[in-house]
Amino acid sequence: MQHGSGKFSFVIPIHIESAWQGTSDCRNCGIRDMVLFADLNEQDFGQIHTPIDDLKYLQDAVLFYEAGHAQGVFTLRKGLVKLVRSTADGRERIVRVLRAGDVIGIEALATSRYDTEAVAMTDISVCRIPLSVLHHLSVHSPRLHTRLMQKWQQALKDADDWLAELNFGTARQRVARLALKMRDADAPHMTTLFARQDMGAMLDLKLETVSREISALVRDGLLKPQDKSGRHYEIVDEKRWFSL
Amino acid sequence: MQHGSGKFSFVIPIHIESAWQGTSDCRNCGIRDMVLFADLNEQDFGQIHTPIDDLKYLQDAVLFYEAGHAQGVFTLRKGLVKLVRSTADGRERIVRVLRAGDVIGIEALATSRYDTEAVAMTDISVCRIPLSVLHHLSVHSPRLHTRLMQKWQQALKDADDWLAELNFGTARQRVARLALKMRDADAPHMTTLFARQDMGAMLDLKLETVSREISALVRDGLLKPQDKSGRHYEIVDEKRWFSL
DNA sequence: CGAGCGCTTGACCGGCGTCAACACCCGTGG
DNA sequence: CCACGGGTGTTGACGCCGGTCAAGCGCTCG
Repeated sequence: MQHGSGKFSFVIPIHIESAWQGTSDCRNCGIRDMVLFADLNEQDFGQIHTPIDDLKYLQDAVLFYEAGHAQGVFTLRKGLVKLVRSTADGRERIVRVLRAGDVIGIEALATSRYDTEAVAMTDISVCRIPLSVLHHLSVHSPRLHTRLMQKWQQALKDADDWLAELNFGTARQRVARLALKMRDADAPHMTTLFARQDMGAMLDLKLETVSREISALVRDGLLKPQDKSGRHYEIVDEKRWFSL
Repeated sequence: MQHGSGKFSFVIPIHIESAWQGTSDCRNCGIRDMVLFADLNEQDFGQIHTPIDDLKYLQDAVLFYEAGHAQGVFTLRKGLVKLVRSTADGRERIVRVLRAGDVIGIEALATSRYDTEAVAMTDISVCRIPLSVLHHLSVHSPRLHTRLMQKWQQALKDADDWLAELNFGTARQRVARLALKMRDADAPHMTTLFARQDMGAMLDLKLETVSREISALVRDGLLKPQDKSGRHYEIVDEKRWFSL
């Protein structure tokens, strides 16, 4: 944990894991076309009577816990969030990773409880939308209603993707598919990996196996490390990846 | 395949895989309290202008294909349906099994396309609800709207459950958890398993491994076969199951 | 400079995949 | 009636992939 463990004795008493950045100006949101409020019109915005908070969390901060009571739903503006479940035998399983534009804790809309734990994998920036706002708008704004359906569908598809793509086949195949899945949006031949332990929890592999397979991919000339952090790699000779 | 391969030269020309049973009388549906239309009132029903078909499919019939264009969404009234995805390397992965009351193909509401293939694991009975009906009612009936949210949430939770519970740990643990998950609703100490190949596609195991683990559970006195079909078992000494 | 953490690598072993033989059920046809 | 064949489930022998345990390396931070 490289953040979040400093000395707090001198800081103002905000919530320990998050920092309030102000009330969001959703109309001018930089990523508005990706998110829930994409299609809202002036009339829709007029119906929002509870402020939408703009929050920042540090890496490793917990947004909410499994089975926790929900205050609201989050929109991820920047960074990465992992959804974690603890299994019957106490180990941690990462069921999905969310990126900018994704909704965190959408399940709270139906039950007011979260079904997973959400943890920041990087420093992140989120909007917290109160449940009351979404309940109201989803009935009174067909625009939001349609967007919400799309977000549900996307979440479900992502969940099935993680199961069908990433948790199937040999260790080599799993690591390779994760590397491809985590390509940078703006530089498709680059990819950003995670801590080996986290990758293990995503792929159902031990961290040593993940490490070995990454090393093997590098040795085979399919991956080229960009630095010594073990996180940034270039994807080489893309054609050969399909035959894994 | 024990059904669906007979001689059809003499039957009436219905769709080969399904048999139309008439138009549903949703108000008097036997499982109405479990399904999408649970809370609809007389006014809501009055807004349904397209008939809801009541259909039966034989075992192994395909309700729809992955990426297929969607006519409607199904409610499962009776039987079991598996959702299947084909992986990059051509193998089949079962991502979930749906039971009575579940919605089949809910993703079509957002995209008019199905994200998985749906196959009947038993003879089944379903209602087909046209997309237009749901699009209309989800806006004009808050009752349906709420129910729909619950169905989305349930689907997402099921997806995460399959990933976190069933695709984690040793072969023994996976088979055991599947057996527990597939307990009969009305007789909790009984459970109904599937073809070994299907179980393998659910748990990411080879059918031989599944077979061996079931045999081991029987040998250890945790499972008792009820017949020679290999499908029906009694769950014995439930306390001991938790330490697997 | 040393402590601690994350990543890598090696040696060893066990669990699961592979390939194969066999039992059993059932429908078909001689 | 039994013979036959295909489909499904079980069991065995064997080998390899991935888990386990341990050592060592490089980075960051105190």
